[in-house]
Amino acid sequence: MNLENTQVQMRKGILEYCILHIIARGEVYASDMLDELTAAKMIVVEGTLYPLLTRLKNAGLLEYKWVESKSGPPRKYYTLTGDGTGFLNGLTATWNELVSSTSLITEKSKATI
Amino acid sequence: MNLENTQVQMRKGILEYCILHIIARGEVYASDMLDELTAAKMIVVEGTLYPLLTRLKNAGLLEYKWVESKSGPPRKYYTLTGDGTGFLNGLTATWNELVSSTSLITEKSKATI
DNA sequence: CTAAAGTACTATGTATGGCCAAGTACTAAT
DNA sequence: ATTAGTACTTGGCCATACATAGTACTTTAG
Repeated sequence: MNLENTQVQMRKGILEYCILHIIARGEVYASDMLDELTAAKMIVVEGTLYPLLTRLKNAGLLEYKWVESKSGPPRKYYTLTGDGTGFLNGLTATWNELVSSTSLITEKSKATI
Repeated sequence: MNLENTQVQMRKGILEYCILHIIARGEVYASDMLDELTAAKMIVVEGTLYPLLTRLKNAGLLEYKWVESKSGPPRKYYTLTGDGTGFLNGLTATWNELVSSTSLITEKSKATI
């Protein structure tokens, strides 16, 4: 039980939510997402992102098309499916509730201390 | 990959953070925490809370003392150790970063859509 | 005085997802 | 042809939330 480990646990599920959001904005491929996540200081490594995209695709939330690149191998450009949009809405509600519940508890701490 | 499952994943680690916060406010025992979490709409069941408390205690973040009860068996009243306070500070920083990173991504979505 | 109900805590097993690490495949430059 | 770089894949590890069943003690009911 070290801090690092709990930090990892905290990210579970949240990453999925962020990635769906990014894809909802328009067609992107993996490196685009990595750049975006890094810019927001949410560090993600390849070995985390790619399996996640595959899971989401297999679940029918995403679809992709191959697009040739001028500098390297072809890329998978992802878009949300109808199911994906619905799922994202559900996650948004959950996330907002979670944040509000947490701040309810932590803010109360501030007031009491 | 259903919504419910992702909701569970989202809570991972956050629960630990909330519980440390509650204990930081003063001596409490398990049922107090359950009431508090339920009031904040963060539903937790016994089977989740008790093992978590045991983990935190074994990690040296919590300590407890037995207190006799007028209505039932004695209770474990928990308090934070010095390590626990440090850990909570670390988690607070992580959580705030995570929330800010996430809103950075989701707010951007709103602006673009 | 025994039996039932209630409260507080314990123990075990399962499933999921983030991460690490190594690996594949294709393109472009030297 | 060989090297470097980009894009994606795969298998295994570990920690945690949860379900479920069980232990121990106290109070109340018959």
